[in-house]
Amino acid sequence: MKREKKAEVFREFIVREGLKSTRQREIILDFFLSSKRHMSVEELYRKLRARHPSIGYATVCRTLKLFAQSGIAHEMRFGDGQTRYEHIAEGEHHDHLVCTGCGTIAEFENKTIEELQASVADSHGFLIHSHKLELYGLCARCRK
Amino acid sequence: MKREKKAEVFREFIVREGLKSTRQREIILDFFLSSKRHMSVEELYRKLRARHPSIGYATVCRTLKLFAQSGIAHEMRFGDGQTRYEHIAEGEHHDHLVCTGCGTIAEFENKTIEELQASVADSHGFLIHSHKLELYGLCARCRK
DNA sequence: ATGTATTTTGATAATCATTCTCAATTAGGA
DNA sequence: TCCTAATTGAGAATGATTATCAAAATACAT
Repeated sequence: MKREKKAEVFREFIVREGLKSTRQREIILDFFLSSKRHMSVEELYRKLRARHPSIGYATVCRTLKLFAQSGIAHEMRFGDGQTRYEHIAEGEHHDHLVCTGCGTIAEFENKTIEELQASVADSHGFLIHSHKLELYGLCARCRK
Repeated sequence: MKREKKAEVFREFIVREGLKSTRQREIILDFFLSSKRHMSVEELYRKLRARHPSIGYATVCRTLKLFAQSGIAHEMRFGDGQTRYEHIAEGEHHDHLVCTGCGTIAEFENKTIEELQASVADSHGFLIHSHKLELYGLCARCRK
């Protein structure tokens, strides 16, 4: 259900913006939505290449950017030089636990932290648009 | 006091690591510690260039990295492609409010948020090494 | 279905901050 | 002072992303 919904949202975005629905965009959308949540451009490109060797890297980059614009994906940079995208439904938000050992990314959500963030922003007169919270360390497996 | 202490920490680091104290490193250290907290490599380089035109960009990059390694500075990337460094004393930590309008960076600290982060990490079996919390939005001035 | 204006694509070049290379210079201990 | 290893500056290299542009594909009106 979720997945088809996201595809729908993207297709509506395409129409609304006067863009065109193309074979490549559909293929990338399909791969993206059926992949694990956190994919780097490079990873997705390699995966795609196996089945669709003619799709160019630039197209993958462009299309992922469109996903972000349409609201079905979120662009992330963890500081390793790679841009990652995760697919999210509107309104969803979560933060990340990044393992510096194996690169695993876990997600979490904490309502109280979000509230505290809002109040911090408030006390500084800031109008928050988005936030990023990342915890770096070793996951349970890498600690051993 | 703070400033001389940081310089001292860096000089000790240089000795401890078997590195050498050079004219360039002292100059950059001096500029860095007397600058505003959040400086991009480019900004610092330009500032430096006015008085010391012979110092190369690569040297500034390398030296700032050393500051980070020595513990007197912290490397930050806010996603605009620029690497920034802020000088910090050991143990100090704070998070950032980044204005997407004018680029101003404000700092804050919130003990409760830190505690909640620790408990989140704990419940996932993570051993936290560091964290990054950034709130993006419009500052009081840009809201108007 | 066909034409047409517009968008999209793929390949390649360009970008841009940072890092690397390397010969020349410099620091610091013997 | 001498010697060895580290450091420097200039320019080349890197690497992910973005821009360019001719060719191909799409949407829509005819």
